[in-house]
Amino acid sequence: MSKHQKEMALLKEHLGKHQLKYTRQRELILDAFLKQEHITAEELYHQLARKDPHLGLATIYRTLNLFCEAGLAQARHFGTQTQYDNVSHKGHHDHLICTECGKIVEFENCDIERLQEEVAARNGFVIKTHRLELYGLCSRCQH
Amino acid sequence: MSKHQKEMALLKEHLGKHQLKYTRQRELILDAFLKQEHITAEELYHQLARKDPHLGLATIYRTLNLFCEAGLAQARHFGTQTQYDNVSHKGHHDHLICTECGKIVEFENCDIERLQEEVAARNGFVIKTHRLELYGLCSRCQH
DNA sequence: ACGCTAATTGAAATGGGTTATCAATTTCAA
DNA sequence: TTGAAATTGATAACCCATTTCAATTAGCGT
Repeated sequence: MSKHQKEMALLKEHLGKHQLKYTRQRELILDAFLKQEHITAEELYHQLARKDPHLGLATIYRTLNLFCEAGLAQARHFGTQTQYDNVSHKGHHDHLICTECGKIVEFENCDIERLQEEVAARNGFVIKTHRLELYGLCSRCQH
Repeated sequence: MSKHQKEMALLKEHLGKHQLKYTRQRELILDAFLKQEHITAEELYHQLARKDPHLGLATIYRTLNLFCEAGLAQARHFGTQTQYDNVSHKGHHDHLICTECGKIVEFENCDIERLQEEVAARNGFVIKTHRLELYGLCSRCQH
């Protein structure tokens, strides 16, 4: 019995509406996907290789894109790869990055998020996710 | 005589520091690049094809990456392509991005920037630049 | 101005991530 | 259970970007 009842129901609802089918692979991928905050197709592929060595990479990509259409995931392009964010996992954090030593500090700021919503509303947008990165020098690298 | 004295000086400073050379191609690409807010390598390639049909795409990519290292440009991955933002054009410009149709709205918000400074200070950082992207649906794509 | 060395270039090959193709398999409604 | 339609896995194709490499060019010292 799965621990992800709500998400599985959402997926099945989407499948039903679009004449799509509920398969063993989609269940496997959903369970693995929901355990993380965000993941790439390749990472998921390697994780699942132990459970089912015959599960193809193409199926992972197809299924992750399906999750995006169903509203369970959101694609985010980062570097050369695509990160698939787990929408049900709300703990979003932004990053402070030191351009000198590479140190990364995670933070969360409600006030910033509220202002983001205001900016979006002013432009008729509805925000699904965001990305905020502050680049600079950490205390040790300011010499 | 170029209209982009400041940026050209910045580039030459970077070149000097790294034993790189100032070439006709780099000057051509810089002039064209600075005329836009953001552009892809392919677009720049086609724009410049008229001025110099022999200018290779690889050179465009190499030069845009050079601009990023020199602080004149900033790479931003959207969809399958990379957008190169003109940093000098508007200091910091942030983006509202529609994940459905790709529409991009640029904005600036002093309050957000101030809060960013506060977060940075609290963590001992001095910010040099930042990147803020809000992903969602524009008014037309919300149904 | 000349020559030398190292950086740069253009063209093409290569690379990495993602999507399309297609025959075989599986789902699910009738 | 049966059959039409969707899905799968393997692989080829794609696209954007980077690397390779021989030929060219910049820029220093002379």
